[in-house]
Amino acid sequence: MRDESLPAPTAGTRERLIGAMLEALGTRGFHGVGISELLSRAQAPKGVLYHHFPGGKAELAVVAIDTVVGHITLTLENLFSRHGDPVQALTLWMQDAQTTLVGSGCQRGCPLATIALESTAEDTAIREAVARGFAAIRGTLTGALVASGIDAPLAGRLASLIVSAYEGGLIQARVAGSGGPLQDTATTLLDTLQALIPPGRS
Amino acid sequence: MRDESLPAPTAGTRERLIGAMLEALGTRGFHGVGISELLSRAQAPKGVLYHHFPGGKAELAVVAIDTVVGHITLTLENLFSRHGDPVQALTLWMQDAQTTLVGSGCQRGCPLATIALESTAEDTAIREAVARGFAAIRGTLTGALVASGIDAPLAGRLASLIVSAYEGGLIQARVAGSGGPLQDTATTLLDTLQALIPPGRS
DNA sequence: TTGACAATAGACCGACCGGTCTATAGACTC
DNA sequence: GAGTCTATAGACCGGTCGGTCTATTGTCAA
Repeated sequence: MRDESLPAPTAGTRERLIGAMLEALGTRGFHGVGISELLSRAQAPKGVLYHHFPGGKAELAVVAIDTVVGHITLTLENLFSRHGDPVQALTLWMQDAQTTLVGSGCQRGCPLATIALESTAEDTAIREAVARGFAAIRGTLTGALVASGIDAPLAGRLASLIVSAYEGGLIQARVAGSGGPLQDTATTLLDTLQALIPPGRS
Repeated sequence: MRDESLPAPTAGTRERLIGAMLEALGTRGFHGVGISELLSRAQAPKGVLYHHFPGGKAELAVVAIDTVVGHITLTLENLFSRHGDPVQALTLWMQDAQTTLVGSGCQRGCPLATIALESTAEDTAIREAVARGFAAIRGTLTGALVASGIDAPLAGRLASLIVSAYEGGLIQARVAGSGGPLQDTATTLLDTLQALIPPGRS
């Protein structure tokens, strides 16, 4: 899987800026990174940021959030359509998260979680984007679980738990400097999930 | 339960500073709050911060993290010792988190998670404090689960999942502006946990 | 060639950042 | 009362922050 948050240097300036913001959100957070660092990472001068994103840093963040949510839901839908068993699909998803995290030296986590926690209710646009994003991911998960025979209310609650486990596992793993907590979280979650799937639906 | 992050104004200056930092970490994050805001919230002049915490903002954060971890593990141990059934104890814990979150208008989450995501590997002291904190909480949970008859390796993995669910649920609930996702996460987790406890140990 | 417009480029700005420094006030010892 | 040490108080500083502004360049149409 290509690393979508570090586009090839041939990508458009706008895309490089989005990539730099995603990289920053995944490693340091919105307030932890400055405009100048963003620009140098994207190899772009200052004027171009406000040309593409008149709303400045915050607008760039919103676009970055929408972009990454699109990637995540697309990835999930692909996994669910390729594997009839949703537990298998989720296993692969969690493994991918684990691989990405460890591959970055436990530096890069989920861009959504960080800005979610940094934002306040006053940062309306950012909050709405993150809320929309989590809801979309839960929706995708719920749909796949319902399709595999779990009744809708339970599927919705399980979707919340899956997202929680994913984000919480990443938090613990990052600060621990080891994939262990994420691994533990994922296997325990997937085991219990397996027990809930009605058999013989494939 | 008293709100330990907003000490009475009679508390010592040092304690007020710690409280202000915890409040900030739970709502805005380490980089999202400035020294001056911290000081005005703690009703303290600047010099006093560097008198009590020569290492500045970062040292204050480390002490704040250690403090809140102490509170959390103490609360958990009290719950576990008062209720033989660990699932019941955890239910109360999750309910308390839910109440606190909603009571703050979904503004205040867990101080640990935010600074965990904002910190990088270079922020050694902060990272170590957060890692220590999560490990301590997992340790407390593991101990209680083992005491109720779950074998140690599984108990350890469950502890990771419980912490993940707690943090992930808080993230989703905060940005959603509703306790729903946390509630969903908690009930689903606790249901599956209940099924794992060997019966008749009480 | 010229005009129009999007994109690039970076100098520049006021505000605020975290942090240092000196001065003072209070408490306790001798 | 003098001496000492902790705690309080806030002026002050250089650096960086996010953002604005004025060119300049590239591109395509007429």
